Amino acid sequence: MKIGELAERTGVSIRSLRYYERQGLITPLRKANGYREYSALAVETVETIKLYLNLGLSTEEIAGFLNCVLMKKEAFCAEVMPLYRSKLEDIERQLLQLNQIKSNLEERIASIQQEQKESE
Amino acid sequence: MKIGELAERTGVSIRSLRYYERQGLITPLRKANGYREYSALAVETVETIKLYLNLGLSTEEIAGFLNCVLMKKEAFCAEVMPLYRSKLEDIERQLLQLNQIKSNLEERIASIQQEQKESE
DNA sequence: ATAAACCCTGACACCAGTGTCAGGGTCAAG
DNA sequence: CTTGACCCTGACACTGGTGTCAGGGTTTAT
Repeated sequence: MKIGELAERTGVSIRSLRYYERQGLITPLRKANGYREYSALAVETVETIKLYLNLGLSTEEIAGFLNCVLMKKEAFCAEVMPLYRSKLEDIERQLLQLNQIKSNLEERIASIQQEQKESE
Repeated sequence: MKIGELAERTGVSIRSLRYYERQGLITPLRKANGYREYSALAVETVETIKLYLNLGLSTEEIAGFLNCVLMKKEAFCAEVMPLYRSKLEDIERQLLQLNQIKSNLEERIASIQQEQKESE
């Protein structure tokens, strides 16, 4: 199938499909005219990529284990666990930060409201 | 005071001070030799900028009300509240997303551990 | 044979604040 | 008068996935 059809089927833009290719995530064959030719498996591959991107992994990180998980089950790709764990730590750090900012904002909002009430 | 001293006193890099100036956040005088000359108040101004940046506001947003809060109390600058509220909404959206990603990661980690246990 | 609908590559833009380098002026102490 | 510590501007890089445009080739159906 050609790139337009793959884009349609997966909901991923043509632009992104070409980007994934440049990042080494998917390597279609080429027709004599230079057009990319994707196998039927490409749909699954792209869905897998989407899934990992949604977990907050970068294309570079995904490249490190994609071949493995496409062949075996995720549980048997040694690269995956440490990545998940460190990503989880990242997330938790970000959550802490965001929650900190959130309380600061809430405090300021409350104190502004307080001052306005007092000045009435 | 010159820019190096202000940087030292506030802990903000010279590079960033010049950036804030370009964003319209602070406008030092110029000496005959072209050097920036900051008043003593500049320290407070920069501290105020830092505070708002830490609340997740952009320099552009800060520019919209900085003059006001430097003159009056924050509570009397009408621009501030709506900005705080919309920033708070942003934060809450991000928290939702991060928490979603976090649970997905945790689920996958748990399921990998489960599969590994079963295959022993 | 022509037009519409595809496909190709390469490149700039975005976000936003900071680091850093190049190339050059100024000032103060020795 | 020289040296070192400052200061100036302008510009590129980075992050990372995506949009979009330019400029050009191919295919398919009429």
